[in-house]
Amino acid sequence: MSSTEGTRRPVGINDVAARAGVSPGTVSNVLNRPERVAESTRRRVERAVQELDYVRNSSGRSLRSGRSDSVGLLVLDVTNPFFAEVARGVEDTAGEEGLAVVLLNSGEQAARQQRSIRLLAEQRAAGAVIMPVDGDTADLLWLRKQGVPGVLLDRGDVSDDIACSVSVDNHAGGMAAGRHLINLGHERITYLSGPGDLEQCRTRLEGLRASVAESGADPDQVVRVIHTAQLNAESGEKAVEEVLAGGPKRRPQAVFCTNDQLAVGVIKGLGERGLSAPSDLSVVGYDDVNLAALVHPGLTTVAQPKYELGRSAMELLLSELNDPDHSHVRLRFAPELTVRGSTAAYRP
Amino acid sequence: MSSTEGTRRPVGINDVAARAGVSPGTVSNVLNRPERVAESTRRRVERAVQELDYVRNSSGRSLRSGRSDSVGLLVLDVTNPFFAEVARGVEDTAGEEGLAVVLLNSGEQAARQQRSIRLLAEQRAAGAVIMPVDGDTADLLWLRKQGVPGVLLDRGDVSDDIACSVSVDNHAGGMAAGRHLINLGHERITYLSGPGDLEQCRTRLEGLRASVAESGADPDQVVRVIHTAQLNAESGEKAVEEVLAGGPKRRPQAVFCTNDQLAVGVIKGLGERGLSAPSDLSVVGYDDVNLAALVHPGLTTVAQPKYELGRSAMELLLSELNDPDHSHVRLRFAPELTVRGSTAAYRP
DNA sequence: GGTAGGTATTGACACGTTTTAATAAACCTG
DNA sequence: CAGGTTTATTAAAACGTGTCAATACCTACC
Repeated sequence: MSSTEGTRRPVGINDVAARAGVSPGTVSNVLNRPERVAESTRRRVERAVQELDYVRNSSGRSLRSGRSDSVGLLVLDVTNPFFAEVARGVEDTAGEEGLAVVLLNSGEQAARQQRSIRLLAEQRAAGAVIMPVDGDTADLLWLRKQGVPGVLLDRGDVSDDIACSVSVDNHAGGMAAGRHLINLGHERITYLSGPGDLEQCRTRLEGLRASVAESGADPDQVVRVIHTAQLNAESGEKAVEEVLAGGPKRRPQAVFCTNDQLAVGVIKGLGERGLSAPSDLSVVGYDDVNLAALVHPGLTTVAQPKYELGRSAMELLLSELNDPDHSHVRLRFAPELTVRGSTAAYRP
Repeated sequence: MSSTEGTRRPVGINDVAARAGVSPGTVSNVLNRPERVAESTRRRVERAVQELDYVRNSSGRSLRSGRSDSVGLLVLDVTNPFFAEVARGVEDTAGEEGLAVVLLNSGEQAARQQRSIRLLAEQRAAGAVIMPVDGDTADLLWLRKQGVPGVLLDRGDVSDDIACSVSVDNHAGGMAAGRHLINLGHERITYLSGPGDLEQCRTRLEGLRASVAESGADPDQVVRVIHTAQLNAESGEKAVEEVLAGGPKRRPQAVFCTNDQLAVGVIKGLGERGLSAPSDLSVVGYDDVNLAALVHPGLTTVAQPKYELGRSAMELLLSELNDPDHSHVRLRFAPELTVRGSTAAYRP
């Protein structure tokens, strides 16, 4: 007659203790430091755990310890395949340590970022992997003051006495793309940047300009910059209008987009106007998301180690959590140019 | 001189109370039911909160209430743009209620799903949105027994006395694709299914076969099924080999893929063999992810309301959380065929 | 047989919050 | 102004866990 009850009060460590005929403290020991407890009692406790289907309460646990067993992951937008891949890296690594990942989207809005940061503080998250909306590190510092260490994602420009960071060398990426285009003989290059001025976009542009200067040409003559509203294909498609403005004579010979989605949008936009890559215009993207290999023509792009980015960000966070006297490290990956069909030599 | 300390003990509700000269209970009231406390004291407390930069501790809160302020989202793979979009819908909606979303990937592995479910139980999550790996509802029921209600995502076949569910009519989707192909005159159709037998894939196939039967033809003659290892483009590309087996005579005239990624992979695979869609073979996808509109030719596909799926799953969960006498509802969306360039009339 | 030394277990408290029942104060009403 | 009613505040008791000093038990050694 006792099994008919719909919802019964949840079983706690005390119930297990009672069942096994030991004190709650011993049960806690079995769970957390099994070596301290004698074999026989341990088995007795483990059996009680099984029989009662006990599941431990992490609220209690983290109230006591002052630290929860989840970490935050704050990205600009999960929908962007770049972040999705990063997220998987973070989640896999966290999962191996039994940590849960709390996913937060900032949507590139500072206000939403702040809300998310606050949420993590309230949760007393063990730590956070953060891709900040802008260069303002106030939020990050505040969070750290609340006892939640953070690892910066894709922000190599921040001083490393603030936090660990994992990034990919954007300057090198920009240069790689630039050299490739210059070698192909292009002399007028448009750089399609994202909204506002994300540091990543700016640094890639600098890399591009550096590669132009290196070749002996004047960056101001060669490179033109256009900003788009968002980092998606639609924005790229729309931007084509502006890219082509000035007529066939002044039109660029190549477009370097700060993101694969933009690049794919550009290719589509060209098609709608009867033009195509690479015959009329070379197009280069950035990230090497899945999509890049699948469109026609295949997208020449600067590949970033996305999954590894997420994985190592999480690993850095873990090392900071475990190592008491930890000093921040700045980890920087090298990007790699992947040449596909969307770029070709310039034929006047 | 007090500001020099590196890490100070975190400020709690008691510190705020002391500072404001009231009892902790009153502070709690100010935070949770401001109307119960007199204007003057409320302001005093609010000031103390500001001055001390108090941030509430959700461990304590949820220990007391027995319920945390986060919800789980368990998907097969965030990397899949379909899920990413769903995730955004869930996260937006949860965020509006101040709930955090814990992201869990099962990777289609039952063991990982079980681990994730356990994690949610330990967290005493307020609820969960779950896309189960298979038809086994044991995990889900167990979670509910632990006091964590779940909403099923994309599983319309489960009895609604178990949980609410949100899905898209897969049978209708399969039929829509089938009718389209039949109207175009195709008489040999290959269905590219996912790994194992996911219910979604199976039901879409049934829809396809139903549309064939409806036209007066024999489904067994017209439809052939091939299973792929994964639901990604690479698998689609590889499957082309098998699709084309049997030579030009016996080769299908159309391929209906259970997923856009597969479809895009197929188109690519065809290209590598000197064939192309739709002139040699019509290709239909499923989901209408971003990608579908961007490849060349544009992919004809069955569109699902992804964001809305996530949003309404979360809304259903919220209504279950707030409404004490709640009865489960089964919400089913209608898919919509989006015709693009990858399908065309059959020309013998 | 007594004692030192070790091991296994316990009991009690602390973590930060919410809630409930009780108290104090103010306010009506006849 | 007594008695009743509302309003504002408080004190204390949970919630489930981890920790730590203290105790009980055992063994081995002199």
